[in-house]
Amino acid sequence: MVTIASKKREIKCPITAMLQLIGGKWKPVILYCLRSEKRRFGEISARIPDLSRKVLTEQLKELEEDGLLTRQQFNEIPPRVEYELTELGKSLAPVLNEMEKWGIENIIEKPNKANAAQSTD
Amino acid sequence: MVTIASKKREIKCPITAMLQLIGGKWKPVILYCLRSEKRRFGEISARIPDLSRKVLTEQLKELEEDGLLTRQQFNEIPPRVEYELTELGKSLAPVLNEMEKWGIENIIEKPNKANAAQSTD
DNA sequence: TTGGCCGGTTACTTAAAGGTAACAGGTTAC
DNA sequence: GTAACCTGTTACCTTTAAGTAACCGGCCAA
Repeated sequence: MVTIASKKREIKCPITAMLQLIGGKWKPVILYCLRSEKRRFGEISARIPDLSRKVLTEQLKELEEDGLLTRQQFNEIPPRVEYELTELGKSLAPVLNEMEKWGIENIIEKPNKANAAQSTD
Repeated sequence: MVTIASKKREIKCPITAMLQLIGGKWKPVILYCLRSEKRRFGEISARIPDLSRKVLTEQLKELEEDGLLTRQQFNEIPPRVEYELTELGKSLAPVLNEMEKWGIENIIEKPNKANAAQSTD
């Protein structure tokens, strides 16, 4: 996967630019999951059950490379790893909040379905 | 392609829900392009040069099926087709505005900040 | 001796997205 | 009579994302 660093200079559209960082099926969900607290790998995985551990590992690595979160590894047995948003990652909060709001108002609550919103938080 | 209509009832996370609608490489850019005015097919294409006409057609069709924009075809020679956001599409404005803002502040204007660790200075 | 704990990695496969190039159609301009 | 105009469509191919399943280390409890 190409991180933003190698592409940055080619980008002119701010939307395209930001999609380089948080595009993909899972990244916004992962960031949303971490928005208020640091979490362990297994915690994130449990909160996003449809996301395989392999893909989660990949996405976390890319997010770390792009400076959106930090990975802290504790050399314990069994191992423990914590992921936490950086300041840059936290600065995405308004975007994620608007996304959440829109999703709730226009999809979760509106459609024919009594579908209780279950957040990843 | 699966439109949101067929998936809506399975979705619990608002972020996931909204990614069903505007996920993908180009949809946010297209919506951003249409945010303030209706545009012709060729206009959109010209404004997003890296997006092929084939993919643009596909994405526009999906966005129309999901109720985010309308397609108005004029039976003229040569043909003219105009795309315009619906109210639902316009309601995405806050999301797109935050994305634009973030992209400008954190990538366009600060090209070396996101990966400061790799910087040599 | 086996299996669970946790956070992965590896190898393989499938599904989805996206790209290129050629062509269509009806009228007008050359 | 041919090319351009505009908005596609079609056929075909490549790239990327994502999914599955098995396995790893190192310690501990049964």
